Amino acid sequence: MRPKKKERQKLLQETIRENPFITDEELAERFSVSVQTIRLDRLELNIPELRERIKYVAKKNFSEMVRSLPIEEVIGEIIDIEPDQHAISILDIKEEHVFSRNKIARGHHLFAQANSLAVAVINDELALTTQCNIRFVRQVKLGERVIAKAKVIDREAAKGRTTVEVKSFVNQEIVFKGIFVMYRSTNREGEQTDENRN
Amino acid sequence: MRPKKKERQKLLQETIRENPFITDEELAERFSVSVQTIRLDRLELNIPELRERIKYVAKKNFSEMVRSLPIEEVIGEIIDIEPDQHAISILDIKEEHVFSRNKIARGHHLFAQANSLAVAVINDELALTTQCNIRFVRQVKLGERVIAKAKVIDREAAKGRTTVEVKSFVNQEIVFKGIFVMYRSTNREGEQTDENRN
DNA sequence: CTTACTATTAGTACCTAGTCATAAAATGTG
DNA sequence: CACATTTTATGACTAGGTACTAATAGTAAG
Repeated sequence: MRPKKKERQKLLQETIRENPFITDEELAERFSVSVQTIRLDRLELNIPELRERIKYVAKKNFSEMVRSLPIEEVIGEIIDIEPDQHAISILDIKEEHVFSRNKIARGHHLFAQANSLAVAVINDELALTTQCNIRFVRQVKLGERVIAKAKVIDREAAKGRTTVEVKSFVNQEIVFKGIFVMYRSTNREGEQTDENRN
Repeated sequence: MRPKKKERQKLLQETIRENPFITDEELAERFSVSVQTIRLDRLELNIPELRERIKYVAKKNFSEMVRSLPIEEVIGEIIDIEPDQHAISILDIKEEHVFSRNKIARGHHLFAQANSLAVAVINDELALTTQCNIRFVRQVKLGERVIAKAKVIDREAAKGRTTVEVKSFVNQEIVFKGIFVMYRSTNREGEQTDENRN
């Protein structure tokens, strides 16, 4: 029974990885050793203490949250906007946007960028997409930068409908295009009229 | 200068909300009061101590990580699937899916559910959306459960294109419908043929 | 058998970022 | 001035550690 220590340390690492919220005392019980042994193990394996582990997990999540929260309303970063005229946003395709097996960007991210840009370009509190017709022209890969350009092409003030055309490019090359029919609430404010959506 | 306390408590709440990693001591300095005052404030406002706050953030992130990783490939939860025939998924609309100002679900989430279901129903390693025509029939609100039903309606084996119809419902009522033209790679495997996307 | 070495356990002092309870001081208001 | 509110101080205690020293058990080599 010599490989006791190495065995335990391997299990220890796994245990902590899948549950960072476990204390030394609980670990000691689980492995039937003293708390000191667990601490020596952590020291050797460079595993930080409970609080540091928790802080690490929290910070990772929090920084991700602040990264996605302010952007929440628009997917991608708006770099130019002229309300009711046109708008441009950029979206860098990262790991979280692609299929893991082939690193091709998932369609709904391109859609989300275009859709939220179409919402943003409409100078209205309550712009919602009611219809759209889109085409994914070519694949977008991990690492590419997608530039979406939205242009308002028709404003039927009467029916509260606005048509927006969005084209997305990677290095001048078109990768996505769509026509979005948007609903706008310019009549009164904050009423749920009939059918509409974003 | 009576509203000193209330004022401070308001700022305190904000400060902690946007930076949960701040200690009482730092807060005391920031507001030029004693640590004890900060603690009384936290007590009155029911704000937990630093470690509990951190733990809360960490747990939220941790559970979301394990929850979102395996599902990653499909938005929503698949509850029934018959490859190349039909599939059903459900998506519960939560805070993260809605516009904060009116609690209406953002279009791209409904799109993402439908789109990834269309991808999933195709019995192919490399299914990608090339075109689609969609309509947001009615608003979906926070708390509603969206059931998406995908049906393969046409298989042009020749051109490697498959058409999928997706209809989404909230309590029998249709909220979204779309026709997705999907590309499939049934020829050889893993080649980037021409234009396609998902 | 003794020595050397590893692994484990125990114990102490100290740390951070708190808690809770109680008391005292400072400040504001009728 | 008296009373209430607010703020500060103080002491005792907690969890979950770090860092360090010392003792013990087991085993292999000389």
